[in-house]
Amino acid sequence: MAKQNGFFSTRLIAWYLKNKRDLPWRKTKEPYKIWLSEIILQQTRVLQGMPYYISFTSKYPTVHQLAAAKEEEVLKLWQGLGYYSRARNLHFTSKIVANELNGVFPQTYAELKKLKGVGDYTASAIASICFDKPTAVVDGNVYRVLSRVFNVALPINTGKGITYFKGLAQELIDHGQPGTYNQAVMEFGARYCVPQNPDCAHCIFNDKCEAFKKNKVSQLPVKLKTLKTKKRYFNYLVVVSEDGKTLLEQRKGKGIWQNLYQFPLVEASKDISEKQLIGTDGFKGFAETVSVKVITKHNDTPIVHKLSHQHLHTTFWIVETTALGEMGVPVSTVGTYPVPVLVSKFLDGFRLKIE
DNA sequence: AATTCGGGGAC
DNA sequence: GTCCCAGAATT
Repeated sequence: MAKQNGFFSTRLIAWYLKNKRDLPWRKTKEPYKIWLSEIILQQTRVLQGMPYYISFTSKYPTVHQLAAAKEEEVLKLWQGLGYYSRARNLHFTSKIVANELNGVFPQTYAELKKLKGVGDYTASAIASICFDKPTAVVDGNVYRVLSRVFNVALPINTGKGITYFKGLAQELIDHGQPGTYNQAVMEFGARYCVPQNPDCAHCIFNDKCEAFKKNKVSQLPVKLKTLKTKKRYFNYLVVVSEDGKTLLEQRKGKGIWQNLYQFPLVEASKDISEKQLIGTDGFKGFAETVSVKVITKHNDTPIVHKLSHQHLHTTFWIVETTALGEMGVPVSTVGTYPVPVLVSKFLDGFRLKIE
C-alpha cells in the first residue's frame, strides 16, 4: 500500500460540503452547462465569469442554440472576458456537438479532449462532474494546495512539475465521488488555501501540512518567472464623416483580439505627434481611401492598456472626413460590434461628447 | 519547452 | 509596480 493519504480527500470533502459557495453551475450536471462554465472559468475568477455564464445560458439554453448563432454574436456576448480564442473555440465545438454528435457530449476524458478548446483540465472536469469518472483536475488552485500540503517544490510551469502534480492529484482523487473531490480541492484553494496570507492556524490540514510544519507555505508553489512585457504604440483613426459614419476593421490573422473589430490602426515604434502620424505609410494608405479634413488628438496623454505580455500605449485620433457612403458604418451601430475593452472604454467616453 | 493569448482584482 | 485567476493552442 502506498502512502496514507486518505485523510486528504476525506477532510477536503467534509470541508467542501460545509463551506461551498452556491454557484449557478453547481445546480446542474448537464454536460453543456458544465462545459460552458469550465471554458468561461479558464484563467478567470468566479466573480468575473459569473455574469457571462448567466448571459450565455440565458441566450443559449442548449448547445443547439449556441451552434445556430453567428460567431460575431458569440464574440459580442464574450466581449470583455478576454482570451477570445475561448469564444471562437466554444462556438466551433458547439457546432461539432450539435451537428456531428447529435447534441450529445462525449463521456470520457480521451474523447472530450478531442474537442477544440478542451484540454487536460476541462476534460477531467467534465468527465468527473458529469459522468463520475475518476479523472483528477489540476488547475492553479490544485497546484497551490498540493504543493503546500505535501511540500512539493517542483516548479509548476515545467514539464516535470506538471507531470508530478498530475500524478499526485490522480493518486488523491476520491473514486466514489470524483466530481465532488475535484471541486472541493479547487474551492479550498480559492477560498482557504489562498496565495497570500492563508489562515494556516485554523486550517483543517494544519496537523498534516508539510509546508506549514516547515514554515514554507509562503514559498509555495514554486513558479519560474517569465519574461517582461513589451510596449506597443497604437494610433486609432476614429473617422467621423459628414454623413454620420465611421470605419471599423476586423482583426484577422494571428495576434491579439482575433476577429474582433477596431478602428483603422496605425502602429508605430513610439508615441508620435500628428505630424509624424501623417508621415507614416499606414496613414498615407488610409488617406488614399478617405478625404481627411481635420485631425484632432482625443486623449492628450497615451492610454496604457495592459495585457499579460504587452502594454498598449494608445492614442485615439478623431479624423473628420467627407461623406463615406457605403464604405462606412453608422456611428450609432458601433456598439453592436464585438470590440476589445480598450476600444469599448473609448466609446463609452466618446459617445457622451458627441451626443 | 517556451510563448502567446485578456482583463480584472488583490496587495 | 507584482502576482494570480476553475488553461489551451501554437511554435
